[in-house]
Amino acid sequence: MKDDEAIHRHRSVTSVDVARAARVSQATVSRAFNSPSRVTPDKRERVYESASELGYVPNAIGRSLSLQSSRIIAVVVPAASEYYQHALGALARHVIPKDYQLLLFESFEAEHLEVVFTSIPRYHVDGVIVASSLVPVVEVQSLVTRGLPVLMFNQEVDSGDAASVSIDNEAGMRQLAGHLVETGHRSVCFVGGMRAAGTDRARYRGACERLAEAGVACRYLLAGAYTYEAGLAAAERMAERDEWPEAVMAASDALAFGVMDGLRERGLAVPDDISVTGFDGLPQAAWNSYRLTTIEQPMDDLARLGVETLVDRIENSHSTAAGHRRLTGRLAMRDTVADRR
Amino acid sequence: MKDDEAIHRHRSVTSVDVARAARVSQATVSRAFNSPSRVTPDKRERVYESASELGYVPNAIGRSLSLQSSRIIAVVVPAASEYYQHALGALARHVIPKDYQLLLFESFEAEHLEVVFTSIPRYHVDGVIVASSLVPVVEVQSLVTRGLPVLMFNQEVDSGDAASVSIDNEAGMRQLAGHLVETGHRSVCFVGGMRAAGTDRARYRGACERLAEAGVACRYLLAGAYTYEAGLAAAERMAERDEWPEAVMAASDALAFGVMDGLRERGLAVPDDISVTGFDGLPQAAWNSYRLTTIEQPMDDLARLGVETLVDRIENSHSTAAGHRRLTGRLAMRDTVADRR
DNA sequence: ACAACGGATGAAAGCGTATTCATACTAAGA
DNA sequence: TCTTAGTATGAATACGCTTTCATCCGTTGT
Repeated sequence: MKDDEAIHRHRSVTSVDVARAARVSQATVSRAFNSPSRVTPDKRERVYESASELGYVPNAIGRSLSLQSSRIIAVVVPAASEYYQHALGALARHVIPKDYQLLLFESFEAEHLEVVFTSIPRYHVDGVIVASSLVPVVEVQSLVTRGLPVLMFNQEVDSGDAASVSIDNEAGMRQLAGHLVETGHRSVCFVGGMRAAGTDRARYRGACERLAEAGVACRYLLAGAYTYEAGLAAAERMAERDEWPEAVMAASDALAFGVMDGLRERGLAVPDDISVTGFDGLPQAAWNSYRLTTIEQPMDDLARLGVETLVDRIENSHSTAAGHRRLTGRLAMRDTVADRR
Repeated sequence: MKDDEAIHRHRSVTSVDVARAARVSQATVSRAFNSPSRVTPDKRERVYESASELGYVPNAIGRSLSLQSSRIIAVVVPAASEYYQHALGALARHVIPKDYQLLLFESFEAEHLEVVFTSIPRYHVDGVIVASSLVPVVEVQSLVTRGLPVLMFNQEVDSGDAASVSIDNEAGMRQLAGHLVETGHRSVCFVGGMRAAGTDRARYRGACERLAEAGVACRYLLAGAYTYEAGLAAAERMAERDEWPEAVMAASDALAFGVMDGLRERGLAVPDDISVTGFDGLPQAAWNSYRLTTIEQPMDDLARLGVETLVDRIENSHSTAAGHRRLTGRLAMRDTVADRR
């Protein structure tokens, strides 16, 4: 019984072991894997053979330490949010072909955020993606001054030297509002998620301005969160008012679903009695039970562009690429807006 | 202009820099942070002061190399799946207090999986969480033989030495089937997702057995995926048959939503014409538009237990803790099952 | 045939940290 | 006062890798 292996916490196979087995130097093993052309075919073969016999895999940690680069990107994301879950998935997919890995930092608690941001630099990640609507700019700035490439995902804030990728929230809401105006709506209630979120303000602004142009009133109702439950509660609060608006513009799809179900609960038909619009283009918006008219974020494009931008900044420190990219969302007209003309 | 700093790719502050500034040795700096009691208060203070002045944060990579442990856990997850997104969020939350980080490995493509599994050992993670229904056991086994603690999340397979946490899928479906039997349903169609998934088989078995006990027929319809669209398509396929079953048991909530909308599209009322059940307990199952009767997975408990089990195995190599934990789901009776007695 | 060159290779240094080892020192005990 | 135990500290080493540097080849050009 080889208790040496059985008891000890598995000392893993290193390039030195492979070198010994292949009767070459450790340096040659490294070269065989990283620049094969610099090693004669026979030795190269010997190295590969010994490596696979011993089950050698290069240790990324040693590699990182030596290269001063980990090929890891930190991503700060509130894992509870539907929208950001999709974003995370898209980012994860687009990071693969670039040969980076994502190190996850959950940002669900505001108090926890400081800890999160101070612990990111520890890992010597090559870059950071901040996909979270409530991140203190100062924290982000501290990363930037550390020389870390940072990408703000879904945030239009022009926070210093951080790159950003988002859709044009204001323009999106303008489109939606324009659609409501054109279909003859004369009163609108905007249901916001969180006042502090930059996206919320931009979206409200877009709605307000476009509606004002048409002389349509727009009141703001704060739901308090971007969740179904908050939307439901918002509908309840609306019910307490004197009269219903002709349309509800929710700041996000999740809110819109809640609002719709809340309205239906009270016997109101969408869109016959009240029109509802969302924002984001979650998969559920296309489901038959909702068929929500909304702005679809081109999530795949956003993720691709975001990853490209960040990777460019990482690998090309004197990158000339534009730091702030803003795509336009697509107005998905479905069945929650009636024609009231 | 300090172009030295401006041009060079930010060489980060190391413990040596702090040592120099505080006029102590590098070893003392390390001790000041890791075992403060072993350093005299005055020097300790000097170290802390210099550290914060210079903006020093310990480099986790150097630390990992030295300690032979990274405090990082790899998690393999299909980021596109609703269910696993929730699981990921729960895992992320429970890993924080244990002071580990999650390194994300996307598993959306089956062909890509081999690459994923061979690249995991590179990162010298302390453990691996496999949360994905379609992972080849052989790949997992290769990690285990490498001495890596592995946790299978939501998989009951007794694959060698890997720990596992899941709910009792068979028992859950039995409960659901029992509920249908008790409410007088005489014919059932089970809509499965993927035959290859272990959970699918267990759930089908649970349904079949319980229904057979009551002499109720149960046919299996393969949807092909665990998605809304697949559920929708399944409903379409059912419509092509001679007659409708009295109840549809979907293998997952996502499927159930699709099935429900597919049925409604054809003018059938749920549950009056056909009862529908789901499985998993996604948030949407509680939404007013569905109010789906389903088995709720105690996601938080699963994640907590999973993380505890894995961390125990990591930190306690001779852990005696049971490797396979199976919780029971909760039958959430909502409004998609009619009483046909 | 000899110098000059270029390619393959091994030795060694360095990446940042934790820890062992040796040493200087302090305090306690006789 | 002298020994002894114990503590604080710095020097040195190890972790696994990449890369520079130096060395030793074999080739080519004259």
